[in-house]
Amino acid sequence: MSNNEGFFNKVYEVVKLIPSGRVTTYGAIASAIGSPGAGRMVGWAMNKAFSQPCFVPAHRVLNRNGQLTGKHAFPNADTMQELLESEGVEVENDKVKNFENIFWKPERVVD
DNA sequence: GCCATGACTGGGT
DNA sequence: TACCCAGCCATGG
Repeated sequence: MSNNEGFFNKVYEVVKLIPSGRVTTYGAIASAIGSPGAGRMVGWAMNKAFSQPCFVPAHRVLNRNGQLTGKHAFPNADTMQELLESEGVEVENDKVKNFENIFWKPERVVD
């Protein structure tokens, strides 16, 4: 289960595996699903994540710089930061503090 | 079926 | 250290 449903679905699965208070990068997810370099697609999938029936912690997905590059996809530009702070993630200037400290590496999805 | 775009990444200048 | 270019994969027109 949980695969062959499409590239986006794989992304959602990995993102949903992200523990609260932790964050990851698009490239990490892309590599986890076996499509390194498709980081752009991961971000795009996040946009559709809001259209998904299940909640996807897209706010826990940042770029390699730990910056909230996807905040614009949220209802409000501050929503992403609020969600992260709500989970104990310190955010400042649209960037996560001790990003490498809270970085969570997704496991490779079995295909 | 081809071209353009996108919440990325890494390397080079 | 900052900016630019090329590579990468998938979707939409």
